[in-house]
Amino acid sequence: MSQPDTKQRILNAAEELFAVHSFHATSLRAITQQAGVNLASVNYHFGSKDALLDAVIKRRLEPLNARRSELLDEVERMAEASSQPPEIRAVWRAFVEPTLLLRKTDAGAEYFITLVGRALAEPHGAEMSIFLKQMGSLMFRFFEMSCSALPSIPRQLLFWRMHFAIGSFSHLMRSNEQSPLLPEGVSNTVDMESLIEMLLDYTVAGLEAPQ
Amino acid sequence: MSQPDTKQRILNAAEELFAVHSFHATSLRAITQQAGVNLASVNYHFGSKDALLDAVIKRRLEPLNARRSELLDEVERMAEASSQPPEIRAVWRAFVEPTLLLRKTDAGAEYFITLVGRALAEPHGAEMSIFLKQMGSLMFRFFEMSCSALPSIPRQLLFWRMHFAIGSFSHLMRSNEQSPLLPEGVSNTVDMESLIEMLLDYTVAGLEAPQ
DNA sequence: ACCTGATTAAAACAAACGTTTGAATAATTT
DNA sequence: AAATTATTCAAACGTTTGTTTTAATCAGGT
Repeated sequence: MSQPDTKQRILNAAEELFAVHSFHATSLRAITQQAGVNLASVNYHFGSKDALLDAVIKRRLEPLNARRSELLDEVERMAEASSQPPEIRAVWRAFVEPTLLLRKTDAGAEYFITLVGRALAEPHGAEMSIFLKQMGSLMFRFFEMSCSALPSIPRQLLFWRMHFAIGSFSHLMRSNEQSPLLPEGVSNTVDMESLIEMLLDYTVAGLEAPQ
Repeated sequence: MSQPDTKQRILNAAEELFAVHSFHATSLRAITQQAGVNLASVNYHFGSKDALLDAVIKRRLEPLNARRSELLDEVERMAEASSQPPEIRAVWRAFVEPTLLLRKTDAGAEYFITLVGRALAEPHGAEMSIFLKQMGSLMFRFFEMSCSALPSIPRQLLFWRMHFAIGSFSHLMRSNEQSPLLPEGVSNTVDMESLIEMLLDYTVAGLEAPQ
């Protein structure tokens, strides 16, 4: 390969532009220009624009889901060892923490998180269908473990509460340092660790709320 | 006017298509075809595609915000009458209930709610900038009243918790009867009134969560 | 019936889109 | 060193985009 990382440069540029401007509003010309590669190289290396989106999501979602699955295994093991239902905070943390901590690994990861958050917000978008395909059954396992963790909450009610929780989570995934509405006396910069705890406090309280 | 409702027919078609396929993915040809009007009539009546989006949002958001403002007035009046801080559930209800009940008025309103929910999810999208312009200072008033309602929660923490709450709310606004992920033994159809109470239970518990 | 302004209609505009082509260049293999 | 494969490049493909133009059609006032 003359330019040894053409594919990676395309993936990086696409990741950023898809996250900032959405899939539809991003042209292949904008991607290849930012990547410093030829226009035709996207179709050469990936086949199509849709296949490029698939590759962008797969590159980071596959290891992320592997990590989440590991953590859920661990939560399950601890629950069985103590003959107790799994801890709802631990279940939710297994899903939330690897995702939000990924943002700090590099700049591209932050774009990826925004992109996935965007996918979760558009049920019929191109991002969503590709995202769901790659999520496989992990979402269902997540739901079932939450049901086990909160046996006193009816299944139907918990479904909606998890819907609300995913709304909060995905909203946080989409939000970057530039909030469109910042009230007086409020700063937007917080370290991610404490933000995760804030989200867990909020979410667990909501999931366990009295009926 | 030969066809007395060309503008309304365009607004209805645009409302639906913008909500389902997003602003960028919807062409003027698709809109005018669905509306049964000539392609050029959009630019004749509205000036541009952007101005059309503005009109679509304005048509329903203006009366909705007037109603929300009324309800916040009422909550404020009751708080002053009893010399107590405003009820957090009432504050939040003033924001949530008129919006979600609007869905049932007609099919177009449901599309509008989806469209606004989408706007809230894309901080840099065309929908968001137009939406914010029309929201004016209502969001800030909403935040300040929530601070008054929960004086024990630090302002900074409440900012993030309201961020989570708006995430839940907007996620519910976007979700229609077709959920992409429906676990076993769970139905997706619930009457809106009880869904509002579910959301309020969840949100108030999260906002008031122990720190 | 005639005129005036508002609206609709079909057609064309330039620009941007994703994709494909075929030749040129680089890398690897024989 | 020659042959072969992989990659890059500039150019063009046919569509589709938002917008504009010009003529036709409609309404209501005099």
